[in-house]
Amino acid sequence: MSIDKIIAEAVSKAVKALYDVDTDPAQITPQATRKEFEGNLTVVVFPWVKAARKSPEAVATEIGEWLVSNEPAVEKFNVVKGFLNITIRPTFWNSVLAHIAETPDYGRVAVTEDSPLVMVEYSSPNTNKPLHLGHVRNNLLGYSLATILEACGNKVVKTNIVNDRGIHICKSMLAWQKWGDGATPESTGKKGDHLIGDFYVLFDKKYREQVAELIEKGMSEEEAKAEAPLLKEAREMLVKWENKDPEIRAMWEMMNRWVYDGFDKTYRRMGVDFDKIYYESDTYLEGKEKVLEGLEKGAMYRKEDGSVWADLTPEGLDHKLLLRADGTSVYMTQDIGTAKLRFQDFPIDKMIYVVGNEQNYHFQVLSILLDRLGFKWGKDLVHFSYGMVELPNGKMKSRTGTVVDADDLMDAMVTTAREVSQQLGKLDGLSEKEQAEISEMVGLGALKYFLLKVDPRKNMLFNPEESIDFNGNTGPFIQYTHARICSVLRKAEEEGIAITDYSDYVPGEREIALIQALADYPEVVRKAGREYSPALIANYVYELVKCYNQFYHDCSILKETDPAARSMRLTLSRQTARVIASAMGLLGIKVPERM
RNA sequence: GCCCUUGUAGUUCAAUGGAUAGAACAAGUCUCUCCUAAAGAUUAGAUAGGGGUUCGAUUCCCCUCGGGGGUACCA
Repeated sequence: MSIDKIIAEAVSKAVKALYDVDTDPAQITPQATRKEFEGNLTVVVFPWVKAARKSPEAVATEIGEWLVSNEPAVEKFNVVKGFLNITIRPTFWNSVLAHIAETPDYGRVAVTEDSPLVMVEYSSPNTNKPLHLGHVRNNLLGYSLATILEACGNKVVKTNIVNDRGIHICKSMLAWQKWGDGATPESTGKKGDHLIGDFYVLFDKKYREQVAELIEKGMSEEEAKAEAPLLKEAREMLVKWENKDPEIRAMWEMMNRWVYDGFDKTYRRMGVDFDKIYYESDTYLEGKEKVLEGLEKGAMYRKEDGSVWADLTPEGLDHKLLLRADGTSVYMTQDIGTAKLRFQDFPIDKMIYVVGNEQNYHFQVLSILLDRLGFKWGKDLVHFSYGMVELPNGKMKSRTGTVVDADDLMDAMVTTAREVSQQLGKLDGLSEKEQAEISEMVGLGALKYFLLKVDPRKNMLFNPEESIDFNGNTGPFIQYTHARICSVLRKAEEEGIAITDYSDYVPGEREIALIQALADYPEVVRKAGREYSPALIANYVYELVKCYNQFYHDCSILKETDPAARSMRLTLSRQTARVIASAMGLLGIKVPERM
């Protein structure tokens, strides 16, 4: 049992004994005592002041006295206003550390047959352009969230819905057909997703030229945009695609394969993966069926022009279009279709969509519609709504060319990591393979940590030149600490230092603070799962690492001559490294053994 | 207009309603004959404004002023 729980239960008993008040121990959350006061844990006693009919100081003192006489873990206490500062018996911390060391999968809850099944959808790329910084945040959040939920004892299925059809794909295809001259990834040496993205940009360029011409001839802007021949051609292509025209379908399949090959490389390097991928070309027709089913059941209605709508005014929203008059699907319809297929494939208990906050309204509506259509998890679906990544000059826009490409970004990070490492001489004497591996870990670690340490719901600023650092609250700082611990442990092994009994050792301030931080880990993981926040893990591991560095600075480990102290510090180091690796693993960040 | 969201040091970020609002970067000053100085120590610097609830408010409620997003046939 954790020390927090021991204290919470003891306080609960104390309050019952002293004031005959029933308090759920879960409601009592001792916090780490501020460093300017003496003590390890602090309990706020204001909640019982009324029932006790005494001053906060008196209540705190009475509870403190009760604890010292009745709870063996408590050594002493002091009171500051309504704050009861509790000092744990120093040797008790040794047993806390030993317990951590003996716990397999420390911090994780085992997944069993009865565990709920959570499906996490993330990434959701379009097949007409490569992944950019926004996708990077999405991918890292989605992957990390899935990993955290698994650590919290859920069965997790990671999924991706690829938007592989629609007018935007036709634009790339048309541009390739017109001006591509048979270009392939092989012939150009370009990654497939970048090649297709280039044609999408080319289409847009030519299209705007046409629009400008038409405006010059006297058309209004709106009219020109709709009447441009290129757009009409793209629309025709979409109709052909929907009619399964063999030539168009063959081109579509070929070009999509190029894109998927490119995506796969990006995903692999980023370290994210999926258990099941859905394609909108498979799901968009399913949605239509489901909507028509809902129409029969009276959950939707049809307008005179033949379009199908849902009336959401009972829920305080508007009317929502689900099928156009010509019978074609809209975005919402496709999400319903995807939900249908997913539910056929998996016994989903909870569905989490990792999608940007610009779609809050969409998911509010989707939740209502899925519920109406009989999906048991529809009502409680989670829209993991994350904020946008902004650049110093504003929002990312593919049209203005202010997009940060995912592949370029990873390249730049790894290159910088290697340069910095070389300047510091950290890579001296290592093989080229090791140098490359470490640079990859450090560069991506910096990027991932930077994006994950921020509260996911908030918009964040990314400055390519200045944002990424390797000092301070960064991934490499944490990785470095891990590497340093590994170095100590290696040397201990080389010197044949054995771990002996340390239960009677009296740990110092630094050591206690570190054990306390390690003891917090399981609760942090659970909280991160409850609140869907990888940032909590990031902030925790940073605090832990700072704590370790202070300990490392003040306490000798290998040079310590007292075997009990040395054993305790080595164990402490080993467990810290273990928790760092585990916590960083929940963020999808690897930690090196040397750097 | 309406709806959602956000406002904390020069900058980027923290803070289940709890103590004197924490870090990092940038600026200044210390510490490597010592287990990896990508480190540690230290100085200066912030809750947009106004009300309310509370023993206690960055946190909850209301108003004002700024960001960002959405708003029915784009995804």
